[in-house]
Order: sequence, then structure tokens, then C-alpha cells
Amino acid sequence: MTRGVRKGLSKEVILKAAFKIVESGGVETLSMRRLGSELGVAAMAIYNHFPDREQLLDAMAESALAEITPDEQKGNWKKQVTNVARSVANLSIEKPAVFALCMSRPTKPKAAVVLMSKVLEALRQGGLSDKEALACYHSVLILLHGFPFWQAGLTKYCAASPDSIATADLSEQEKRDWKLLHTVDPAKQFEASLALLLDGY
Amino acid sequence: MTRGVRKGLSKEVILKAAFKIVESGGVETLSMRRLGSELGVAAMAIYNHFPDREQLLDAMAESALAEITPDEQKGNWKKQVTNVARSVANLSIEKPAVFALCMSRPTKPKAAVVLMSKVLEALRQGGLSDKEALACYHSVLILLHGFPFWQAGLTKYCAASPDSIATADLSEQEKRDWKLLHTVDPAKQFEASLALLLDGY
DNA sequence: ACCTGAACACCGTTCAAGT
DNA sequence: ACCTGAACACCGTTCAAGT
Repeated sequence: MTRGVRKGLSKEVILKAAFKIVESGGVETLSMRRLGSELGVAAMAIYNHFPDREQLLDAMAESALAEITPDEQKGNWKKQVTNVARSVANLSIEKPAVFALCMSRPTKPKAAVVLMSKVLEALRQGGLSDKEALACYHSVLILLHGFPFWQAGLTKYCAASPDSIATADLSEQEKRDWKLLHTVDPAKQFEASLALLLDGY
Repeated sequence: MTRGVRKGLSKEVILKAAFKIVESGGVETLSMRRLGSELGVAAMAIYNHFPDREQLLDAMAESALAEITPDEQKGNWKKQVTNVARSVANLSIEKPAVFALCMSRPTKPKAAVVLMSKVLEALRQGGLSDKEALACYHSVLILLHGFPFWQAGLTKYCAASPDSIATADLSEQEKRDWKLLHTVDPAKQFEASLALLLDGY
């Protein structure tokens, strides 16, 4: 291979390939070397566009959250908040590994701020006090952070055999409960949890 | 070093050292080699007690959750559920990295089942229908999964300078909101979110 | 500016060898 | 059964070299 030849690499192209890898195998399968080979490029070429792996992951979170564009806000404030939260949760359903990546990064992307202000605006429109709005906003946020990890645990056991190994030394009651718990539809459960939160006001 | 000499290694001793590392630096700093040197032992010695790193992490989650022993159940069902959930959330406040590890493992430990049945029992006592109990249980579970990750984002920005870099190109309103959002007490916010969920019934 | 290979300091894990 | 070092196939990242 000749050196110093332009390969048309760019942030966008790299991010696209990175998403492909994460979507199919999770963050832990995304290595600089693998990403490089996916792009037909030496691993080190990536460092011309991102300073290190951590910042590449941050850029992925930024990019993924920026893609979330809720529908035009309409209806009462609860519907507006639900609308935003649902569009975020949708990412978790469509691309669980990508969303888990977003939620596990303590560095919150700028894109999160525009979603934040959308929700806060709705809460103020709803006439909530500052204190109430704060509590409500964070409640929704905790729910969103938990969703991908809760979902992962759920699908893990649903993928396993109906009578999983883990249920070996459980009482009959516990076994029935265990099975019952794994009959949930993630999207519906999220909506239900969210409604529960918002109906407090 | 002479070979084949017993070093008094055991699951308990290894787990203890592993917790120490994770508590101080997070899961990503826990390597078999580092764990070995912490124990004064070759990395490979650990493989006599745990098949691989993944199962060591699972054992840590199991062990950490088994330590959670809620007070004796008393009061109405909401207080009972709050009681269990609070004792779980406490772990996140005392050892955030350990709890994040627990919640990020899709393989749920057996120890989780005893907590599950405690909550379900309370919900049934409260006279909730199967459908309601299911939704309520999962709502609490999503909240618990989200708590450590939400908390990590919060403390990250509170540790940073009051006027963080991230707030560079925000409107004045957004800046004020951003600051306001980071004045929350994690434990209180969790209680508030939980109460919001349970008061739906 | 952008890409390369070699090199360094790490990983997890296998395997043959020791007691 | 329990522990060891050497080895293998990986990592992220630095650095000097190429265009």
C-alpha cells in the first residue's frame, strides 16, 4: 500500500461505520483497529478526525441524539412531554446498543440540551412550579436512562429458553412470577411508566 | 517465586479486591492482571476460581445485590415498596460504580429474585391487579436501572467548573435551566420519582 | 493535512509446567 | 487442586516517516 494517499475519510464516514459496528455487536466490539479495517484504512487514520476512542464515542452519542427530532409540539403539556420522551425511547427500541451507549456516557451531548428545553417549556406551559418542573423533568430523565438497560435484561431472558437455567432453585410462586414478568412489551411498558409519572400532576 | 504454592486465594478474597478496584476507578479499570497484582498473585491464579472476567463481573453483581437487605416490611404496600427500592438505591449512592455494574449486566443475579418477590408480595397485598402489579413493578425497575447512569451525568457536571465548557453556545434561558437542573439531591430526587410512580394507584 | 507501519504498554485467555 | 510463566491474539495510542 502506498503511503499518504487520501482515502476520503471524514467524521461522517467514520461515524457511519462506527454505528454499524455498535448496532450489530455493542460498544465493546468497537475497536479502532476493527473500525479501521471496516473503512479499508489503518486504525491510525481515524486519529486524524477524532482525538481518541472516548471522544469518538461522545461524538456518536451527540450524533445519535441529534437525530431525534420529535414531532411538532401539540396538545396539552403531558402530551408534549410524552411526545418527546417517546421519540427518545424509540431509539432504544430501534437501536438498543446505540442508545445504551448514549445513556452510559456521563458527558452529555449538546443535542440533549435542545430536548431538555423542549420538555421544560412544556412543563412551564403546564403551569408547574419550578420545584415540580425540576422533579418531573428528572423523573423522566431517570426513566430514559434506565430504559435501555432494563430492556437488555428483559430481551436476554426472552431470548433464552423458556425454562431458563436461572430459575433452577426458585419456589413455584417465584417461577410463575418470573415468567409473568417477561411477557411485557417494552414500548408499552415505557408509556405506562411515563403516564404514571405525569399523572401525579 | 516458587511455583504451585497455595496463596489462600478464594472467591471471597478475590471479590473483595475486585470491589475495591471498581469502587475506586470503575469497571473499566478492573483487569485480570491488575486484580492479580492487587492480590499478590499471577493473573492466571484467578482463573482457578472464576472461569473468565465476564463471570467474575456477574459474581460481583450477585454479591453486591445479596448484600442489600431491606428492613423488616411494615406499613402499607407503598411504604413497603419504597422501603425495598430505597435500600437498592442506597447502594447507588454509596458505591455508584458497583451499582452501575450491577445494572449494566443483562444477566440478572439470583439475588435480584428475592428482592423481586418482596416487591411483588407488597403489590399483591395492596390489592393491585396482576396487570397493575406488573406495570408498577417494571416502572420501579426501570427507575432503578436508570438511577446510577442519571446520577453519573449529574455528578460529572457538578464536579466540573460552575460555568462548564458545555454551556458555551446556549441561550441565557438554557444556561439558567442547565444550572437549575444540577442543584438536585440524587437521593431525594429518587424518592420523589418513586412517590410519583406509586401515587398513581 | 492526511495516511502509513512499527513500536510500546497494555489487555483476556490458553497451555504446559510445576507442587 | 492450585499457582506459575510463556505465548497468542488482541487492544489504544505515540511516533517517525511518507505524500
